[in-house]
Amino acid sequence: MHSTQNINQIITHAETLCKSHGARLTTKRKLVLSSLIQSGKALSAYDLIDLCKENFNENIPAMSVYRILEFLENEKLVHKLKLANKYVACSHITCNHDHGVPQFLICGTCDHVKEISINKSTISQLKNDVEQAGFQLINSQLEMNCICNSCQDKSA
Amino acid sequence: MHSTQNINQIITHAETLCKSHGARLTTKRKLVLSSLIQSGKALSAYDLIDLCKENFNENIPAMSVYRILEFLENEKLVHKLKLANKYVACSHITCNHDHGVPQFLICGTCDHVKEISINKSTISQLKNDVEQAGFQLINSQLEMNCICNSCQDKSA
DNA sequence: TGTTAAAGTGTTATGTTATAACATAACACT
DNA sequence: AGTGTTATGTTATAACATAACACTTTAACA
Repeated sequence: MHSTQNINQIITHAETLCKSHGARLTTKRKLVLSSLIQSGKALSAYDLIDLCKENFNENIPAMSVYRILEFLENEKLVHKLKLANKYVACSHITCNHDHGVPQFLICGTCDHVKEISINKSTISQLKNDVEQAGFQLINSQLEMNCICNSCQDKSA
Repeated sequence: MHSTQNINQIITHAETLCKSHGARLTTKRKLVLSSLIQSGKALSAYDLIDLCKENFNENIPAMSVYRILEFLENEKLVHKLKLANKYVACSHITCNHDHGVPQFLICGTCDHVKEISINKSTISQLKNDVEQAGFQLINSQLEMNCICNSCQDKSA
């Protein structure tokens, strides 16, 4: 997915982003973020505990992992997938521009996640339908249960 | 939401539907379904345990409620909302025609759920974007976090 | 009508995800 | 050093969900 080299670069970049507005990307936060990036997929908080132990021999209690994930989410470095109760690294960490609300395709077989941008027009159509029904969208992040082509090929 | 009269009619109808292909809508299943319909909103399995106790003085263990909800889902009488880990009665129980995949608007404040149909064209656009990304939609059920107008008015 | 296989339910244990509440450590600034 | 703030540790518990196995009811039919 990413080489160690690449990950270090991404982490450095993330650190700069945090610093730019006074947030601190501490050691533990780095470990969690690194593990998540390295895995290249959606992981639960408890998966991350195991990975940090495996990769870095660090025991991070569940409570801390949840707090760290919340921090990283606020920093827009990770996204929480409510459909799967899992977390993924933002696929645009290294870009500097602002992003719209992301849409996620979650492979139910291998947990790989693809972050895509859907046509603004499609989204605004959706929003329209929602408002017709007397609701307001809080969050236009869509999460869709999918199967990726690679898993589909394997099972065929 | 529904009068007792209406609920009884709906239950009777549901029972007929089940019978038509050899499934049984047992007493406990009726109690769970009634409670869900009566509430008019999305409830967790554990909410339903409480409601069945309250409404009918019946103690239904968690395990049974989950089994019953699974049965009702297979019968297309209820839908599972993965975003909220809750369940809602299908809003079309009494129709006899087949329905497409439903889309849900979930009010994050009061848990009311609206089941809407989104333009087929919007959905097929979505599907298209997904396939472009190398994924296949397993399930085009969308669940969207919203706030309903009534809650929004209250907070204003 | 009695036997039986399947379906439904009960029961207990356990797994998984998430948060509350409170204590301590580390850091940053004076 | 003193103080405020942020991060982390620790323990307990809430909330959601399933596994495994036993017992009971139902309907089906010899």
